[in-house]
Amino acid sequence: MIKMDVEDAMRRPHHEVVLTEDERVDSSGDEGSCREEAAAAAAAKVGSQRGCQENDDRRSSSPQHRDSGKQVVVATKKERTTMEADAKESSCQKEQDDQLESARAEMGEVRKENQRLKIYLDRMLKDYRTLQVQFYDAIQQEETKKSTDTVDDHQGTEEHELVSLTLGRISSEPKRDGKNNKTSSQGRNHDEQAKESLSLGSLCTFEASKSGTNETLPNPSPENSFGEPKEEAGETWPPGKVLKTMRGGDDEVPQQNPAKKARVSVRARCDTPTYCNDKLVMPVQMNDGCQWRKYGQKIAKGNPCPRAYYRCTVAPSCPVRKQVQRCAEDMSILTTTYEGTHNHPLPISATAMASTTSAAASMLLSGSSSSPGTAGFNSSGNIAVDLHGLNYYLSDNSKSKQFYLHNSSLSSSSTYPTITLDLTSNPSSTSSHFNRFTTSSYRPTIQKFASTSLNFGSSDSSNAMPWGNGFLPTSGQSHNRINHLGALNIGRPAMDQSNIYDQFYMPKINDLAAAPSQQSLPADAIAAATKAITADPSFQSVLAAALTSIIGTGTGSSATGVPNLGVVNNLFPKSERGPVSDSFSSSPPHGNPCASYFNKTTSAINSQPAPSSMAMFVPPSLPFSTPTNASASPVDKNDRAN
DNA sequence: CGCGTTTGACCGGCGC
DNA sequence: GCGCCGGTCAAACGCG
Repeated sequence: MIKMDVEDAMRRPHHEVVLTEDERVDSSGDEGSCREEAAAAAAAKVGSQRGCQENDDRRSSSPQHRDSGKQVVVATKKERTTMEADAKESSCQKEQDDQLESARAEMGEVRKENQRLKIYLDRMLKDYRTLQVQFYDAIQQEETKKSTDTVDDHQGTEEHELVSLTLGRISSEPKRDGKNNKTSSQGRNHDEQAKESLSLGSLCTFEASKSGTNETLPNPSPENSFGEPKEEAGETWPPGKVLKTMRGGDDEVPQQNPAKKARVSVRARCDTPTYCNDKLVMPVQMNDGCQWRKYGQKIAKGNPCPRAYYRCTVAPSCPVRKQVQRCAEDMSILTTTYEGTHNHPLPISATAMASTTSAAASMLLSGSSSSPGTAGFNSSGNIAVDLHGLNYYLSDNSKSKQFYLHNSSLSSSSTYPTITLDLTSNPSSTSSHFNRFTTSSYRPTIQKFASTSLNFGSSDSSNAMPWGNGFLPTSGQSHNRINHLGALNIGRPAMDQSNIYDQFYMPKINDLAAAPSQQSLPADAIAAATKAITADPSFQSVLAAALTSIIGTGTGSSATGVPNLGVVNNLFPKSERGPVSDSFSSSPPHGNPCASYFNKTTSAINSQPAPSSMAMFVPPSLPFSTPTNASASPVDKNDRAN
């Protein structure tokens, strides 16, 4: 309103004043009626009430009065009054004019200012782009130079550092890098290829998170705080055909070299499908909060267990795939490999896993780029983080993210850089102290790419589950406190309560609180850990993600940190809760505990009341996964020759 | 009947 | 060039 009034006033000729109805009446009345008094009063009124506004009619009426030969005295008085009013009006008009002028001037100034700012902004953007291009050019040149000069130089710490920088950067020109990598990769050794791929993967990750965030992925879910979505890098999993189809349908991020994508492999124990109250309980690994659809199954070479292929069905265009397979050496170990980046919002229950894998991948990427060949690592840049008891095996070399690696990165023969999160128990990793540097399990003959292993395993097979460790005090106290933990018996329904399924331990908060640092770490270890954590954002991320996955995203946790069963329920879609299948038993059918043998498992967790002393709990987002809607083809039945 | 799984076929990459 | 192998497709099938 005010604005309109002002603008209207500006548009209006200064002499044009709108009168109120009463004023008009008064003015018109002056004409010919000789009501001088009324006219004078009207003039006075207008002058006083409307300030400086002028009334032409009224003005013109005054002369009329003078010309009409009225009494001189009266005329003089009136004339005086009129003149005073006129003077008043003119001064007020001037004021108004000034105000309008000043307002106009101000508006003009503002407009000019806006123009200037726009220009500045444009300039800044231009400069930014220019610098960005120059920066990438420089890096590209540097990388090309090094790759050609030092083909066999694995020890090039500087190079790694450089790559590391590359990894961390946000690229607006991934294509360029990809191109470069592609063209320069020939003739290089595996390490270099790995590094290359890592770089690629990093870029992919960025791109993925970027696209995901901006487009469909709002999922900046917590996990996205790590950047993204789940299984990071290499958002374009499917090479070949799928690639084609995906390209056709969705506006996927431009394909990088499809052969070089990071994968995150999660190893966890999952001995058997379990029962609860006559219902099958989906094995922990079966659930990572996402929805998956099985699209294939194959017998992979060297492993009698079939490998099941799943794709994320949360969003039709989601490129994320995962493979689930039993470990040949130990059928109780289930390996889930994620690849790709979700381009959609994830359920809260899935964010932790996503964060974990994403962070792990990031760690892999950055880790691989850090000084391979230095003491404590292998050239592959393996990373080992034993979250069990927050045991991070850090290298003294703060630059590196190398920690002890207990066993192995198991990615075999993969053409992808793979990071392995080992959630299985591992006797060899029982050490609750730092400073254990071991040679990596890197097996160059097997792996094309560096593999990274994050050992989340517990030192004791009986308390292998990571979430048990997650309730640790953050001060670095150790957590092998199964003895203090409430145990959770999720599976094994009919199984005797005394025989608690070792994978479902959950600490009792009270116990944890009451028994603080029984296995406190050495101060130097803590210092080392702190140092490493603070020095390495990637590690921070992976740690945070891991803890998140362990503790939960908060939604499902009570104030005490005990996950809410409601969340658990959410983890198991209705479709997953079906009747008990004959295919399942407490032991793998026909001795073939492979990939999909627990398909169609059901979740009885929902209905299973938690024991008073033992929380019935499944981590909100277990880092294990198998399709939530995993099909359950008994392996014996499904195994098919390739 | 719809949806998800199963599974034989197919494709492409890689090594010999 | 051939065969192996991993990965995917898609028709058939089964279940609710």
